[in-house]
Amino acid sequence: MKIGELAARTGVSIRSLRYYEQQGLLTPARNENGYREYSVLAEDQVRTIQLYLNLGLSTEQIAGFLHCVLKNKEAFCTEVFPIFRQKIAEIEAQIHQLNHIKRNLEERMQSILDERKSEEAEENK
Amino acid sequence: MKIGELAARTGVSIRSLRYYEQQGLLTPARNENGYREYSVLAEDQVRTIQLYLNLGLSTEQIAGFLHCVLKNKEAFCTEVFPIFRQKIAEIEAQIHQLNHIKRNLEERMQSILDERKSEEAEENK
DNA sequence: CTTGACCCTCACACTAGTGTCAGGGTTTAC
DNA sequence: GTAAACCCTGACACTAGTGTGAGGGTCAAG
Repeated sequence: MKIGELAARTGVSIRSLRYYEQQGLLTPARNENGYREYSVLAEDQVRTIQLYLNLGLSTEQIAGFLHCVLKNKEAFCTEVFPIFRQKIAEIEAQIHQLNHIKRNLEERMQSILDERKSEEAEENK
Repeated sequence: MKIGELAARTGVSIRSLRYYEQQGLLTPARNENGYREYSVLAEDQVRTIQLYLNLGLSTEQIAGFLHCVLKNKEAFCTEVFPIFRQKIAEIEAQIHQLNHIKRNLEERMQSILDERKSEEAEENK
């Protein structure tokens, strides 16, 4: 199938399909006229790519194990586990950082409220 | 004082000081030779800018209330409170999203472990 | 044989703050 | 008078995936 059909089937933009190819995630054949020709397997492949992108992995990371998970069960690919572990660690660090900022913001908001309250008290004296 | 001294005093790079000026956060005078000349107040001003940047606010948001908080107590500036509230909401949304991804990753890791365990059981049969 | 719907490559834009370099002027101290 | 240490502006790079547009080829239906 051609790129437009694959885009329609998967919901992924043509632009993104070409980008995935550039990143080594897809390797369609080429027709004589230069058009990309995708096998039926490509549809699954694109969905798999999307799945991992939605888990926050980069195209580079996905490229590292995509061949394996397409051929075998995910559990069989030893590359996957440490990447998941690392990603979780990154996410936890980000959440930690965000919580830190959030607490600071909440403290400041509370200070503002307290300040205003005492202003009012001052006025009503 | 000149820009190098302000950078040394505050720990903020010269590049950043010039960027803050471009964003309307700092407005140093100019000497006859074109050099920026900062008042002593600029040091506090830069620290205040850094404080809000570290809370995750953009230079544009900071520009919206910086004049006020430099002149008054933060609690007096009505622009600040809704920005804090909005920022907290954004952070909560991000945390939510990150937790969602994290749960997916953890589930997948667990599946992998389960899968491997049953493989082993298969082998030891 | 033309129109419209495809396809191709190349390249810039976007976020937002910072680093870094080029090319050039000023000032200070030796 | 020259070298070192400042300062200036302007511009590109970075992240990472996607949108968008230019300029142009291909193909099928009318």
